[in-house]
Amino acid sequence: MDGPVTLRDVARLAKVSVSTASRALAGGLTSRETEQRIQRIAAELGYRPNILARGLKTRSSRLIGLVVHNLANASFRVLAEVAQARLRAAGYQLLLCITADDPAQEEEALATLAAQAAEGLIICPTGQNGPRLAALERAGTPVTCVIRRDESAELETILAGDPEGAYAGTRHLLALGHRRIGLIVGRAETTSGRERLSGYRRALEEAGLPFDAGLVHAGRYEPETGLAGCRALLDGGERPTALFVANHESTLGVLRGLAERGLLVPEHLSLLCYEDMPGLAWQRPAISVVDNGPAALAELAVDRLLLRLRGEASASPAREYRIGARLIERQSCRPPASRTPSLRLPAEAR
Amino acid sequence: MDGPVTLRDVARLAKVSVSTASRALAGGLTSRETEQRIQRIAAELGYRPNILARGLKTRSSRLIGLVVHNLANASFRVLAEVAQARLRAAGYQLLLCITADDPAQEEEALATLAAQAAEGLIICPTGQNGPRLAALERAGTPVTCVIRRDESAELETILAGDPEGAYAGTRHLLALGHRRIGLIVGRAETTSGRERLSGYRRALEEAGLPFDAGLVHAGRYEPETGLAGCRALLDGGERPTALFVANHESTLGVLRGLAERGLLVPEHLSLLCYEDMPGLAWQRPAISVVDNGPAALAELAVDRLLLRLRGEASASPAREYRIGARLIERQSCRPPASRTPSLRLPAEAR
DNA sequence: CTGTTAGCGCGTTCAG
DNA sequence: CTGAACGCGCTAACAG
Repeated sequence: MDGPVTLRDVARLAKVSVSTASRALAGGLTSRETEQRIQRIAAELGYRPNILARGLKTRSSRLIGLVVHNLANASFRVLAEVAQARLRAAGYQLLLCITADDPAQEEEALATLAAQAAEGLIICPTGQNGPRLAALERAGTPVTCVIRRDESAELETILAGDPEGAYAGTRHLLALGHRRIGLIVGRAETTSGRERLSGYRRALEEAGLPFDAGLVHAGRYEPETGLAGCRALLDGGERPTALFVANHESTLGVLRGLAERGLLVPEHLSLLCYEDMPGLAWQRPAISVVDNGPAALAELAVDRLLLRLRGEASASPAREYRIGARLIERQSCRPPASRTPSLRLPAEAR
Repeated sequence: MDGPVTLRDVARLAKVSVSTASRALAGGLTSRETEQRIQRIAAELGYRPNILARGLKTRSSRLIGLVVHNLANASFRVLAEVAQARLRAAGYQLLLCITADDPAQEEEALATLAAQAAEGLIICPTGQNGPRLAALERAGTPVTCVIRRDESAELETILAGDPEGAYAGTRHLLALGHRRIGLIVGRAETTSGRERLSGYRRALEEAGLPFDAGLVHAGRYEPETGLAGCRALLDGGERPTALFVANHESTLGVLRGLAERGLLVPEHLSLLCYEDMPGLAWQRPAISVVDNGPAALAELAVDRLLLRLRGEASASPAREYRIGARLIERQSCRPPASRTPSLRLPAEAR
């Protein structure tokens, strides 16, 4: 009736000491008989161990921090949903922190998480708080970075397969016969921006095509970048026959830019996007994408973190993992309208 | 060096007792001189109070639970983002729970939040755990329901202005001259489904138009509902001249359905949606919406919760709040193509 | 204004 | 196998 039921209540009702009750609920430390009896009583009373008290003792809060830039980006959203579900199943709770990619906010989040005694951390780092993250790791709080690498610290990191994803996407367009492929991509300061650009370049190179900086528009992660990219890439002289939108947030802006110009996909222009989101499959024509696999990324991040929380991971130095990207062909890509000869691609280079 | 620095460390270095250190850091309970000295020392040591220990004592965890169905819905997403930012500014952390609108998962979430000693709760309830929520409230944990009402308990609730939002939206279409307005809406089991339907009916009624159940398609919150709704409403005999999509998740399905049928918006059909999301403004033509104001809703929910956490709220019985909806006119609505006479609307009732 | 004492609820020694 | 005692780090009653 009055406040939550404590271990004492259970012990009193079972006529045992508190410590016996504690052991019984832990399991395997008392006689089978009393164990079952106490567990039954605890269940009847609706006993729930006070995690704060337990944590104070065992230095474990059952809290995991998730630090992301926002929830609008589909990858972050999926990351949050998957991590929440998986961690809950493992008996942990998710502490959500949003940084807007701002180092100051990130720092505050880290301080708070430390104060809350978070046991582990999944974070998409800004890159400016490497020392703090390293300190957490040293203090025994496993930190798993996702999506972006923090160059200033050696931390376990799960990255998307961006170099090969962008490579595969570009190659797909090349194989269809496109030779002028516009690229809208994130800034070079970010892991994904750099890596996607490099994949694009490598595919071009292998196909014996020159890299044309005029076909690349890099910008911040926002729809306006897509709109600006359309202007920059489509309103010039020799228009590309395909557009590879490798900056997820730009996608909406690109769709609008194409519509404004009356450009039909895929009749006038092929369109390939990076990072899947619900709208793209429902679009008509459905937009082909390079899926960076945020769910798989989240799964692995949680798996690795749990392993390390249980101390089961080998104490080897921090490793880096990659989640393979996957091309999802839908209806937005086809050979260019003009009779450009389809070019022969060399066999895929490792 | 070894583990986090505790209050004892600070006290030892300052040569005072632990409680003096505690008071000094709380502020105003010691001499100005020692207070500043101790605060300086604490800062130098990088002291961070252990929130678990403090919570064990004060029964406060600085944790607020946010329980939502998912993060894909734009309103939930905004709710999470705004609540996180506001609560953090107030010194609280957000514990994220996702229920998939499943009472069993909701119950587990509530149990866990209780065990974590969450101090307050913002929840979009399934409606099946009213007693549990009421118990929490009685036990001193303020609970604020959002978006949906839990009929089985008297709880503070912040709702969207759905009845008048749907009314205003329908009226907007009526004022343009539409007389056959298709409605795609959520199921009657949900607060929003019921209320939006009622607003639609009231607007029709006031305009002296008969309610035609054949113009209404109710379904689950998913894109497929929109697609099915298109089939049901557009492939029949007398096609509506406007579509009001008041089930947010259906929007993508409707857009696809329209595209599949080659229906141009607004030339062939006017389209009005409920709940804004980034894609709608970037769509071409930009889609008009009834904005239910999730950010304002979140702000109010947080404000109310904080007030009650501080015990500043009057102890009056639970009240219900409404966030006014707002019609955002963009480019997807215009008078019907045919020469239907624009009908005179009566002055707005009440 | 400060130090001492006493718990918060639990896990974990120690004896028995 | 069980009970009693102790302490995690902190705050809130008391005294002084």
